[in-house]
Amino acid sequence: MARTKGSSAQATRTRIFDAAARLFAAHGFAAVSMRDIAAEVGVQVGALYRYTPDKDSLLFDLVAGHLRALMAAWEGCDDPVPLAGFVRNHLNFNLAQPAAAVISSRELHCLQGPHAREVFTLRADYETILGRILLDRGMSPEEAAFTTRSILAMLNWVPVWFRTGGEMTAAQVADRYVALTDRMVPITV
Amino acid sequence: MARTKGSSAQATRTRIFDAAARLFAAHGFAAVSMRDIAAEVGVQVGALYRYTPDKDSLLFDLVAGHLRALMAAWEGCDDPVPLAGFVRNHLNFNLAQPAAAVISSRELHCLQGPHAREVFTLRADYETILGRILLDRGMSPEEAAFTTRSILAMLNWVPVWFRTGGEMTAAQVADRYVALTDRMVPITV
DNA sequence: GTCTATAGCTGGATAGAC
DNA sequence: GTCTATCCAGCTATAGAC
Repeated sequence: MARTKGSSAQATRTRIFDAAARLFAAHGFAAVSMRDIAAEVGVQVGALYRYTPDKDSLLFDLVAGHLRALMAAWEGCDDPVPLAGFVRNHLNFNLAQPAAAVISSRELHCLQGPHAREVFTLRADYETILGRILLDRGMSPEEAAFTTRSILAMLNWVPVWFRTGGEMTAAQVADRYVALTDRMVPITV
Repeated sequence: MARTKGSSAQATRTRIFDAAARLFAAHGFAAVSMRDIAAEVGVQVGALYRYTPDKDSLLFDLVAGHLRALMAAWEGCDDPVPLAGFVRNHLNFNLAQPAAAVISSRELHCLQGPHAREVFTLRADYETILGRILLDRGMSPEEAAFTTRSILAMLNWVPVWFRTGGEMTAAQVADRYVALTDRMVPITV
């Protein structure tokens, strides 16, 4: 029960990163100012720099953290049908944190230098996971390459339009996409 | 052969809008300054305002013009298989002008007010065209709704990764997507 | 750990010469 | 029709009080 100060700082950090993710997703990274983020959290601008060295790192930490967590969730997945498991994991994870999901697919190009390289490597690793699954179903390497990109583009668009409390639940959406991707990737082996 | 002045202005206008499209696609609307655009064209900032009242209108004219031209191209399409014709028209048109295609799908959220409303209406109209095609193949309205969004998300991602002169030609890419979307939308009527 | 205040810069847009 | 020069609002990031 010690470290109340530390836990308070941790809570502030979470509020800052959550607010930044929401604002970046809604208006785009470049259109959001540090003042906007501070106002959303309810602190003054200077306070933000206790939690991030600069604005770029804020975006990088959000995106890299999201991608790493997404891959960790996949590691713990044990669906007997790999493609179905992948689709379900991707949608369940991303629909639970739509803001981070949106910026991880749409604001990547705002990163530069080492930050950009690291994130593009993470995304390539994740794409490779899906690519392997397609190859294991008997797809040719050429077809697997562009089908992988297509499936991810499709799945990454879902957090943009999906609304919690709308016509479909996240689980229903996932079921639909399992069926759709199953038709996209016929098993030939 | 009169109006050399006018035709010169028209050429400048084209260069400005092309440069803006390229830069917006590469770095995002908010990250590109009017100075950047002027430098890319080879004029000074003040000159840009002879061709657009402000930066927002520049983006709006690019996006709205692109969407209207895309729909006009579809009107002139006469493929016996509507879904195949739609996919081919969409890819042929967008891969011929990838910069405009990218901003028409990724920078829409930078528009506001009447500009945003008009563009979202155009996009909704375009989605409706594809939705009808899916319904005509016997898909249920619920399934057609999210399959429409999925197919467009998939197709709109292509100009992001496609490179002219790469492994596949635009026509080959279109063929692949015709086959893929055909599997996604089984004919049941 | 959060505040206020500010340095230093870059942005969109305009005015007026040519 | 394009230039130069400029206004001023807004930005990131930092310094130092509390």
